[in-house]
Amino acid sequence: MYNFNMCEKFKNLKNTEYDIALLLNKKGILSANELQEILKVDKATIYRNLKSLIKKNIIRKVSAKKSFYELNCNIHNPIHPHFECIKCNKIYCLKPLSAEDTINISRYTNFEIHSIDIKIKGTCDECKSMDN
Amino acid sequence: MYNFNMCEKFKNLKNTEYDIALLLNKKGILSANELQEILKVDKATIYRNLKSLIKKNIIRKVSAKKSFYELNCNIHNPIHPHFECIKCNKIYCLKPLSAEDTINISRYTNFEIHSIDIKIKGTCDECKSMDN
DNA sequence: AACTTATTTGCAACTTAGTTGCATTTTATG
DNA sequence: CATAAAATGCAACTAAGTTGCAAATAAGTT
Repeated sequence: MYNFNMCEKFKNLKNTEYDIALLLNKKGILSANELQEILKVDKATIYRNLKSLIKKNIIRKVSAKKSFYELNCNIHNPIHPHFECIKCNKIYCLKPLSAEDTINISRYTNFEIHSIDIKIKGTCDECKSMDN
Repeated sequence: MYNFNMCEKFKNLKNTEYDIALLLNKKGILSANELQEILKVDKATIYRNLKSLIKKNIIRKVSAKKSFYELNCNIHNPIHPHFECIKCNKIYCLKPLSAEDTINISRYTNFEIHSIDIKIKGTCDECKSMDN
């Protein structure tokens, strides 16, 4: 996956922050609960560190049926749309938005843009094959 | 705004469902709390009816810092992206996605698509003018 | 109209995500 | 080593949303 060690931003992280970043790097996208189950620390610690990482611009939150978190790292992990399965609620990361599409979408507002979140909802192949 | 009466779907709605649809038609987009404050019914009633309206495909949920709900009615209110202000958390409805952009975005997945949610985050003019 | 059945509602209790205050532990610094 | 700063755990809390159940409304039948 992405080359975690190349990311300068992680150098100054400590303890839980670093563990979270490491896990998100390995797994791609996780919920606060999943992080807590793996790291076995208090949920307050998880949420405090998630908030801090978001503030430092190292991770971003993906709002779906529940919230997920993923790295916001570098060219190895640029902003990308997500697919949310309406059957199993699983989140799939899609390939990054092209420059053209990014520009096109950004034209829908004149406000100052900070980020563009695209979520495609539908049924994933796995769930579709289970239908009758 | 949209011509509410033209929408066949609303004919069979009753009580709270109808009130909610009417309000969303008038106000555009509202949270569950805002609906409850205006309609003065129990929140269980609000959520049950919101769920039912979503199932009937009459409204859709817009997930932001908190959830909002808007009509999913007809050609007068096609699917459109939203702008979420990261300062005041207000939601602005943007002009509908063009057919071209819809097709372009839909190409990012091969899964069966049900809907496309685009949320642009940033700072709205009102909040920007309050900055120093 | 009277009776029965189905639908809608309010209420209270609950779940789950996320937050906050505070005391304790851990880490950093002189 | 002593002290200050930062990170953690714990418990209590908030806010959104859900659920079971009993009471109230509405709809259907004779």
